[in-house]
Amino acid sequence: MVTKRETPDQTSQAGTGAGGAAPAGSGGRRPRLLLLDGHSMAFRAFFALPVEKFGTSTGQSTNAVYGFASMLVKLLRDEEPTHIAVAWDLSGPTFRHEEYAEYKDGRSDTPPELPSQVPLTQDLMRLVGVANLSAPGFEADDVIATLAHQGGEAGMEVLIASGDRDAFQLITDSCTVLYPGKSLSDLRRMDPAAVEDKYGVPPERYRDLAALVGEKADNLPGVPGVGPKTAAKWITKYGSLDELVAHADEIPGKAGQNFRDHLDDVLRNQRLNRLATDVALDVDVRALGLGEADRTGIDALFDNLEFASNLRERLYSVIRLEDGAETAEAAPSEGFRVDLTVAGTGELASWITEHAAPDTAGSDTLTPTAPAGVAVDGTWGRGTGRVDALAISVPTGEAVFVDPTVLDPADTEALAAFLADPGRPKVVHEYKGALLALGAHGWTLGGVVSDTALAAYLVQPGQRRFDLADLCRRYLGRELEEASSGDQLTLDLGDGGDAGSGHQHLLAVRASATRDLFGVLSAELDKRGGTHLLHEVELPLVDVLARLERAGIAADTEYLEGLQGEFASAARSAVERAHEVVGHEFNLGSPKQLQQVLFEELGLPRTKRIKTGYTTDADALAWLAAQTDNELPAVLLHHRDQTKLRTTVEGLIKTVADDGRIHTTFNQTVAATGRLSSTEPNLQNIPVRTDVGRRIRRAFVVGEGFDELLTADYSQIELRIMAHLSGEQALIEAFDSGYDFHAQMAAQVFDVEVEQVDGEARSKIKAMSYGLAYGLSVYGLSQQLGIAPEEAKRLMENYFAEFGGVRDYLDSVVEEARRVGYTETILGRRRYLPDLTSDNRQRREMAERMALNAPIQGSAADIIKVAMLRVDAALTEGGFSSRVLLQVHDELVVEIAPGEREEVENLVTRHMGSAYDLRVPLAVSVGSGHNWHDAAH
DNA sequence: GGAGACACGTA
DNA sequence: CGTACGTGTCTCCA
Repeated sequence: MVTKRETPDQTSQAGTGAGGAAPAGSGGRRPRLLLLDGHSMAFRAFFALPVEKFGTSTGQSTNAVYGFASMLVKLLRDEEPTHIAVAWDLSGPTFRHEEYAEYKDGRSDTPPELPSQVPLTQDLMRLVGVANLSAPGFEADDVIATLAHQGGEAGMEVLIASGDRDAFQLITDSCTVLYPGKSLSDLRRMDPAAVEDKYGVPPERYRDLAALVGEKADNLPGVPGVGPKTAAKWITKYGSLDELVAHADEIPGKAGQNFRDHLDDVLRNQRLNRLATDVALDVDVRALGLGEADRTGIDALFDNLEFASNLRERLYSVIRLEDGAETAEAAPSEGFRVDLTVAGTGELASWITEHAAPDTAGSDTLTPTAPAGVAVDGTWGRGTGRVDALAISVPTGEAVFVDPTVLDPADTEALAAFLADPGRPKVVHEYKGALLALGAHGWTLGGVVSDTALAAYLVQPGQRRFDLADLCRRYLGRELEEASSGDQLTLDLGDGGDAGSGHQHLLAVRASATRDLFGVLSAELDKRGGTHLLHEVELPLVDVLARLERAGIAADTEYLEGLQGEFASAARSAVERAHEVVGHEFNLGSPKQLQQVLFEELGLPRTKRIKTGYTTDADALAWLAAQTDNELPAVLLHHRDQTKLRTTVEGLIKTVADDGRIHTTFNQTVAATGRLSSTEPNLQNIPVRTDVGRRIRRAFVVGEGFDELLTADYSQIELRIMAHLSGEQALIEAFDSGYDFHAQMAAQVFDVEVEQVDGEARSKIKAMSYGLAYGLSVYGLSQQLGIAPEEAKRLMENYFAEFGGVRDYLDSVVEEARRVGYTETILGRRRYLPDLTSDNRQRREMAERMALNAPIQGSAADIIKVAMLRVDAALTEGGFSSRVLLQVHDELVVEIAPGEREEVENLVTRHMGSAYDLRVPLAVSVGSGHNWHDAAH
């Protein structure tokens, strides 16, 4: 059975928040004046939206502008004012300060991200056609009071949007205050009845009440112990504050005494909270009609602020554009709208024929710029997955929900053909997951022109999350979940029931949202020069990574269990020994208890300070071991080593799949520099530096049907990139010479022959060279080498005396990044670093180090990604059975099929070495063996 | 049960 | 007071 339905436009369902009063109708002839208190509403907008979620890639916060704009849209739409203005405070003193110098003193600090948003908001108002008004010596409130007064006299209905309660005194039968509640969309209509209801006094007595109660935000103290309730009671009894003062002697009790004692304050408050209605303004209220909007200007501003097109469309639908044509109603295409077909048995094939034709002729075909959105519901990970359902959304807005269990053979065939067809362009969110899930059912996915997660990553690689809901919020200004949750299914689907059908709809919405995001993200990425990277590198890499994960790497479980036992027993002995030395039991795994034992019980010298006391890290323990005769630090170090190894091994054992292999997951959208990361388990941090640690690598073995493992890694790739990018001739020559690079460098710094360079000198220069790419400081270098800071400083000076081009390059990278807001790799991968202009030194310097490192680490990531693509393609084209299993940043691990070693070794070396043309050779070293350890070279 | 701190493995 | 990651453990808090 096939059922169609349509999701109602989400935004048009938004309530008016009118608090019981009817929203303003549109039929009235009477002119309606809307006055906004700029600062007060910007302040509210700021706190209504999380500042950390609204900002441009260059660090400009935008939450207040966004909130203000959406509030304006709502007001224009719901209230339909004929006249409008925004009043702003000026920075100078006002007549209230003349009367009371402490006015507004001690006001809680404005958040630092707000002030810069005020001029932006004013720009927006101007572009929209709304007058920005202010008057020297007066507050925005006074401007509003004056205009409200004039408007009233001109027979206008007046609306005031303000978060300042002083405005309540202006309320009359024809003047209403819209007072913000908890959220931005919640504006409460304060009319005379509402004021009376809330405060117990009519609006014209509100000033009296406020004078008694005081206003903390304005530094106007009232009568101690008198709140709104008491104040209202008094005012009601005597009729007004003036009468109350006249009868001050009669007020009983403590409150009465307080009133008499603070009479001056109260009278001052009353004078100060009176809003001026006679401010001289150079515009007449009748001239405040909504002006013509500057569409180009708004577009430019919104582009700069990186606002989603959604808000833009909403705004355009309620303002007057230059061509004079008022956009009548909000476009019904807003929100998520899907014409959903739930495919029953035997119905999918025809739907696909009808709606998802290949990119040939005809109008309803899919094209690379108007692809289908495909959403897969299921699970994936560890090299496999499962499809529970999928949905396809096509550019016409129609969508189909597919339950794979109800398909007949013709449906299955049509679906498989559609999914695999490179001629029917598709966009997917998390392409690799879809590949793994579909792959487990024998399906494949072709013609994927974009992955919205990858595109968003390339746009802003520093972001933490790229889930569909996040992207919808960020780039479309829509809530993904709400689109379905508020939507009740009314039609009988016959085969699912309500729970199932809500889910069907949600999946279709996801497919549709993916398509919408595709448009926005493609444009954004294009602007940032990342389109090439997406199409030529990241997107093709998805398929390669999916196959890496699917392949996994064979593990020798018995061997791992042997290691586990060994490490575990060594750790246990260390625990016993430690308890013996100390004289009582304690938890060696607890840094807290360790500190207690080391520094308090044993009174050992203090180490470096950390938040919770003194560090017990390996450096510190080694230092302690050298400082004292006490055996404990060494025992602890040994214990740490062994437990670390034990947990590493345990983690690996847990992840061995039924096929005897470990299938990691490579994440392509995590590392801000462009690297991959590996999880569950992390196979990119398997020990290699120590002999014991290296033994773990023996557990990664060649799989059945293959001959051996081959590892191929780039030698000093980051330093080579530094040589390339800096153009420093001395570095280039050192690499070209083909001799030991670090020894060459050391020879030059210390001015000796290469043969005379000793191990110590070489390792110092090696540390220096590598440290450079991380923004190493003199102090850091001295720490690492265990030398005096003076010596480290000398070393650095001598280094730069020889290789000044490197320093010039590093300086210029930071300078350029600060200017444009981002760094770039050799393939144009950008990293945005707004903190480069931070006032906070720590943040700024951190950003500077990131800026130094990002092009180097990121370019290395670019190169090995290209290499992976070429190696993979060459293996496929050459008909080899050998396959790449792992990538460890500068290394590839390949499983060699029988008889293919020599050819594959050649192929891998060649393609890795030529992945990118640097000014220095890209040296690759290879090795092979039965396991990962023995394959090292 | 989740968050944060600490510690430590890799490139 | 050196970049980029992921994981395990302990501890504290709800």
